[in-house]
Amino acid sequence: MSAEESPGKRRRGPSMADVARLAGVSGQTVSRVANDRHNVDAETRERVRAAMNQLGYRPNSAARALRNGEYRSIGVIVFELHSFGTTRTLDAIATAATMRGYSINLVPVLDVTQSAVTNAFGRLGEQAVDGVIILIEAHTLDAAGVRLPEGLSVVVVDSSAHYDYPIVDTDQRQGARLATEHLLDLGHKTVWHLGGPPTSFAADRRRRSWEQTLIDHGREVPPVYDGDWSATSGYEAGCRLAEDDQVTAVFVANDQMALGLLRALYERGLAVPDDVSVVGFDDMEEAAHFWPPLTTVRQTFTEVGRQSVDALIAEIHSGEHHKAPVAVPTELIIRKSTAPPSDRN
Amino acid sequence: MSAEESPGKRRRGPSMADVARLAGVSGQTVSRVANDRHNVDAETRERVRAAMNQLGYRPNSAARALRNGEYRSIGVIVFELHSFGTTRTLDAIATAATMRGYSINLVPVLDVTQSAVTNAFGRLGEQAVDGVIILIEAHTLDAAGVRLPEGLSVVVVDSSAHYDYPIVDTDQRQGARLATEHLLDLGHKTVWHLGGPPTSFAADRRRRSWEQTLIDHGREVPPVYDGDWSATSGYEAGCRLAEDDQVTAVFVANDQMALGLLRALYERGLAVPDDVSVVGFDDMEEAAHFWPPLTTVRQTFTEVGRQSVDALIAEIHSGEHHKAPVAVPTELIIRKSTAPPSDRN
DNA sequence: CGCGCGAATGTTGACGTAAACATCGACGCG
DNA sequence: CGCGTCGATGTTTACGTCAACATTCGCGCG
Repeated sequence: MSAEESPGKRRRGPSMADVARLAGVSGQTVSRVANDRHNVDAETRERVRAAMNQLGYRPNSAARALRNGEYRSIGVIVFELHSFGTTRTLDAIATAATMRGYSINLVPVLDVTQSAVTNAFGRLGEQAVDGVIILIEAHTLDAAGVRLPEGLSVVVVDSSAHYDYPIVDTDQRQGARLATEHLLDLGHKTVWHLGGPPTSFAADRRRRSWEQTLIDHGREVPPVYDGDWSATSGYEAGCRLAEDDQVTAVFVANDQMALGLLRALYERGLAVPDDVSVVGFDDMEEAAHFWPPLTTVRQTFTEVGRQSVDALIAEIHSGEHHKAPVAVPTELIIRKSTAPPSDRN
Repeated sequence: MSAEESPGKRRRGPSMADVARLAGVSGQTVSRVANDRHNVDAETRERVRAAMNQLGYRPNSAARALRNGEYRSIGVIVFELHSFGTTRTLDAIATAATMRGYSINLVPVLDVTQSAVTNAFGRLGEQAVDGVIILIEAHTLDAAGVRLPEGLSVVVVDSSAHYDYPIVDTDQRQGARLATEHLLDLGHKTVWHLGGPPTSFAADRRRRSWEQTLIDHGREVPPVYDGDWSATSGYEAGCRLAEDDQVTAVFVANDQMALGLLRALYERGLAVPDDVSVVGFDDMEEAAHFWPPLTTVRQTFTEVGRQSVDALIAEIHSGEHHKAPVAVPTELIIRKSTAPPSDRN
């Protein structure tokens, strides 16, 4: 730090008053220039701009927020950034919010204990945000019995109608049907399912839609194997699945578990897709490079992010939420991990 | 929204004054209770607490920030959350910051054009943050010629001594040496390298350390293949690598590219590790489930996040930065993708 | 008994901004 | 020429919090 700086205490930046003094105008005029009001003389405006640059003036957002009663900031509650979907959605939300002139306040829930969740929401109440997007699997909230601070707009990204907040999410139902029907169309008698954790509404939706699709087509519904989204859990479930030589087609609830499944099958000497066809969900970048490249259901996270931000901002401004859930459609990406069944044994 | 609420305009939350009135004390006493000062009578404290709960009082962080001249908030500049490392580091930073009582303001750079970067930093100036952690590959900054707002504390997470800010990062040098020596120890004559993009200092460090290690052991330094961290770029480089039957061992600059490489080798009928040994970098969860499970260099992102937050907070409070870069050590995780060379052809 | 000290509580003001209102001068029109 | 209007600018004030200073009261001690 340079010598001119008084040590220890950081000096505050220049305020409107400083700029006003230098430009020889009143503070209010500076405010008008900063906010691009039209009723300022062109010459005056220039003078003020020059003074701002010279001093390196930056509006103080705390003062502005205090004055306006609005932070132009959105809180995003996440549990952890380990899952591909959460990460991607967060990215999309951040982008959308930025374009709409809002900044993002990331609020991590440190662990799933009730106190940690309650704690995160408590912090949120003190946070400078106008609204909140919740990216946590909703059952977790349920379990914690959290009450959100009142008077705060909320949007939940999950496939549950349980909450009294607007919901935005991928159309899990349609995606799961797409995957299941693809396998049936290839000629498989039925389709096994490796599902996500029971705490997740998204996982629940995918499972139910898979089941319904089988029923609609008059097929048998095999027992479900459960994972927790991780490749490791997929591997473990895969080891059990591989023992059953009835299995010719599996719909996996996400790509990471599908990877684990592929490994399990491979280790058992089962070929994909010759012995078993596999479909994932998400279409993470890596999926195209799994061995074999994975057929999967692509989610458009960008759209989910955009829609949640839009819904939240609308709610912030109107003060009331439109309840109709938004479902963003998916797309089936067919690669090499699916093929018609061939006799095995 | 319930009927009692006046429509359209959202009411502000209760303030200290409201609590004070209800509890029959002065605002200052409420402030003392809110901040856990000791000099408040136990009975009074209880009365104030009760009033707070009844009204659902939340301190207004904007007013607090304005008053105290401190936001207790950290800005994190990210380019995109596509790379595993960035995501993980962000997660760790968020966790560390939360534990230290700071909140996280996520500032995405929408694209790599100069204007977008400059723009992001401009926004940052108006953001309510005490300091900034930069998670962008530093060359990108370079190219944009960005000047950070003055009087803002900054920590850069990257392996460059170029900038005049404190640096925290994984010890790339040590990690790359670990990987390279592991392959040499197995008996490989030399080690090929599939590097990251030239814009990344981290990639640069890994490449140089790999090269130096080979030189130290008196080995030949083969030409470098470059990727951009993505599995796809790893696949493309892999296709070219596979043509050269001299190649028996490859050190890849990250796991995602390694996945692409594995696929390329597999498609060409080359077995890993029998024909070619592969080592990655990062140790993403999935790496253990690649086929074969990937030997890789594990980064402790948690530590990187913690250290950057600590460094930043220290800088915020002292007003001056200690320049000594922090290098967080790595660990070699040996799995199935590496083995001694066997004659091929 | 009175003095002083410290603990509990109250009062005032300032942080930086911007809405609301006030002022001032130029200009058009009857 | 006087009045009204409108555009440019200045003045006041409040947003919610908390440090600093003021006040009050009880208690110990000489």
